[in-house]
Amino acid sequence: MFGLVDCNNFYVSCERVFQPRLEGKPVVVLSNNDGCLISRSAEAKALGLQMGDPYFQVKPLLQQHGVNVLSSNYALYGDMSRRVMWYLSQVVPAVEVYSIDEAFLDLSGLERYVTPSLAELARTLRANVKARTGIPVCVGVAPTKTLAKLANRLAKKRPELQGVCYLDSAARRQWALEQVAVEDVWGIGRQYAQKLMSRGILTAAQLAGCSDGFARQHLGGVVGQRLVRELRGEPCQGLLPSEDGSLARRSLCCSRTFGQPLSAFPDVLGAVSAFASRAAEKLRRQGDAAHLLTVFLSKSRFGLELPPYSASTVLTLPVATCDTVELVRYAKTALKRLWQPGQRYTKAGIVLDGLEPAGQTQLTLFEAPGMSAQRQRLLTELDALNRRFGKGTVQLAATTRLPGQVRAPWEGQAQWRSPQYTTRLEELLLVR
DNA sequence: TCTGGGGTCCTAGGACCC
DNA sequence: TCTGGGGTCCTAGGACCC
Repeated sequence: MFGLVDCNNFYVSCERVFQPRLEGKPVVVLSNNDGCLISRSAEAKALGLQMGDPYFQVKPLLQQHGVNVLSSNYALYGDMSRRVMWYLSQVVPAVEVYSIDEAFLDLSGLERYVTPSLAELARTLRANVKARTGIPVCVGVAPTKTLAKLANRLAKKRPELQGVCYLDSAARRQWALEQVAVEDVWGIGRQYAQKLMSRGILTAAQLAGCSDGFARQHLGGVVGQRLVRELRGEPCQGLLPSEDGSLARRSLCCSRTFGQPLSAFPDVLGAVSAFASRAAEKLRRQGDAAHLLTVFLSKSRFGLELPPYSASTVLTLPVATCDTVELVRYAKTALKRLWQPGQRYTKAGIVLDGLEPAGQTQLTLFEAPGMSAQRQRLLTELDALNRRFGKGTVQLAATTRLPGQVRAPWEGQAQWRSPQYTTRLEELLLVR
């Protein structure tokens, strides 16, 4: 049996923990650059606001209804997420942190120890997460991950279930499958949903009735086959191993839409250097080194410009590295290759692939193994300072703002950012 | 000049997820 | 004027090898 714990409207819930006056009111959280809506309270959803709506388009509606608007505060959400996940890992033997606001639980074998059923365990988890962190969650329990997702969805949508849905019998599973539209099944996106609906497959129950051959042919090969089997109750995916609560990534990325379009090389270089530097930090935190570095540059997807609006270039590094200085240098080389004068670039990013544990780096003929001890000390120190005093406290000259600049040219707006209540001493919540 | 099968590895692109 | 960021996995096709 698998459980899925999903936090309701996670970013809004995090904000409400520290600003109780937002309780019961419509609230939305905006993406980077205050661009789109990425989290909505139930009250905001009721106004018809959709996930991903551009802020500038819905601004009149937000004002008309007095909706509380917040910029995103990832330091806060990341910290709250760790608290929720830590609690779960204390109670359940195996937890897979699936995203910032969701975790799969392996509940197999636990039936014997909880009375009267796993539903009771789910209710306990739900109550305790709320009591300990202030975050409301829903829990779905079922024989496969795909069915646990489906159960969770019902737990959220049906108030009478009180946040918990346990699909313990074949009859219950069949009922659940009939309640859910095919486009709401985990793994069915826009394209597949359209294809399925044009063939008269409208519900999860109908999809579960499809043959393996059909699934393979129309839903992306083995992935689709696995999906359909899981809907029928046959487990095809286990829990992914995660070390100290977070998954070891196979690739990692740091990218950002600029505050405004950029056409000057030094401005874009500043951005790309900052992203490379940030990516190197993430790499070191998971103890890896990268073999492949990709830089990409994008122009606006909107308006009259025709594709391709994005271009990328990949460098194969002679030696896998996690050294900020080297990665920034390679990124500059890649950017030069890609650069076309006179363009209005709106976004850039760095992707690191081909990850391997750091320290296993092969020797090259004229180099010491991996990094010099001195460089290693420097980077360790840099990470420690940035962890302690906040991101960007110490950085390479290439990534910094010029004296007198409030923001780098590529940085955007975050007009309504809440304080980092839990991760910065100066911003702790004061109770008087 | 004609003729073949079977692998691997890499890249680009597409689909999906939160 | 203003439209997020960070991932995963799979397939197809080309280059190359024996």
